[in-house]
Amino acid sequence: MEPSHRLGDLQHAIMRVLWDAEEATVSEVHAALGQEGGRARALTTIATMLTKMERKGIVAHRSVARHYVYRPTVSEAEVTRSVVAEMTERFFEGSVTALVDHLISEQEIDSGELARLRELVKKRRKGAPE
Amino acid sequence: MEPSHRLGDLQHAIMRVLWDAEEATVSEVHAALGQEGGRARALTTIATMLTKMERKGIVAHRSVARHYVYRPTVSEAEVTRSVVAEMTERFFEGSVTALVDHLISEQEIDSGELARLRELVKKRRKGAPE
DNA sequence: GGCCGACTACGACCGGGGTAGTAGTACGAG
DNA sequence: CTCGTACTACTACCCCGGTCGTAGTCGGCC
Repeated sequence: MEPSHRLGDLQHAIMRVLWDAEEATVSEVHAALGQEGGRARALTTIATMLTKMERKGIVAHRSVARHYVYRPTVSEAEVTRSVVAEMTERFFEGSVTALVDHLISEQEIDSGELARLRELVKKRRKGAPE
Repeated sequence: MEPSHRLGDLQHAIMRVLWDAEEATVSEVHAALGQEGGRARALTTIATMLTKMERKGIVAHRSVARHYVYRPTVSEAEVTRSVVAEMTERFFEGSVTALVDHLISEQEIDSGELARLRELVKKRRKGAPE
C-alpha cells in the first residue's frame, strides 16, 4: 500500500484543482484557488507548495514555454481510499460497520440521504459475490 | 462548533488511554502505550505531549502527591464526530451518502459487515421521525 | 540528615505544512 | 537594444507534532 497520503488543507485544495483540470500552471492553480472562499494567497505560496508536493511525489511537472505545467501523479480515488481507510482504522478499529453506525447515529443525516443509503446497500447486496 | 479537533498520532493514542482510564498519570499513560505495538517512547515525550495538549485545552490535570493526574476534557464522541464531519466535508462535499457509497464500492468490506450494515439501516428506518 | 530516585519544567531539535519576500532569468514590447 | 514583466529558484519564517536530554525539586529510605 502507498504510504498514507496525508495532505494538508492547501495541498488538498491544490490537488482538487489539478484533478479537475488534468493539468495546470501555477497561475491557473492560483486563480482557481483565488475563486471560492479561501482568501487570497500569494502566487509564490502556490509555487512553493507545488515544489514541495513534487518532492513528495504526488505531482509532476513539464516545462512549456518557460512555464511549469503540473499534473497529479496520484488519483483522487487513491488518496480518498487511503485517508478513509486510515480514519476507519484509527477511530473504528477498522470496522466499516462501526463507522456507518456512527454516521447514522451521531452525524446529521436527513431522510433523503437515508433513503439513498438503503438503495446503496440493497444494490450492493446483489452485485456482491461474497 | 468546536474548532476542529485534529490530533496527531501520538495525541490520539494518549487520548485513547485517557478515555479508557478516565484519568491517568504520565507513567500510566507511558506504560499503557509501551504495551501494544508502538515502539517505546521516552517518558518525557509523553510528559511534553501532555503539556502541549493541556495548553491546547483537550486535557487537564490535578496534582496528587507530586504527581500529575491527567484527564480528558473532550469526549471521544466529540472528537470522532468532528473528525468524521471534517473528512466528509473535505472528501465528499458533506454528503454522507457519498461517503457510504465510497465505503461499499472502494473499501474492502466482507459480507458479514455488509449484513450488519443492512441491519443498521433497517433499524434506523424505524426509529427515524422524519 | 543526606543521598537516591521519581517527577516535572524547560529548552532543543527535526520535519513538514503554510506563507511569503527576494533574487535571478528569460521573453516580449517599444 | 533596453527595460519591464512574468516566472521560477532560493531562502527564511512561523507553528506544531513528536522526540528527548538535562536540570531542578521534593519526598522517602537508610
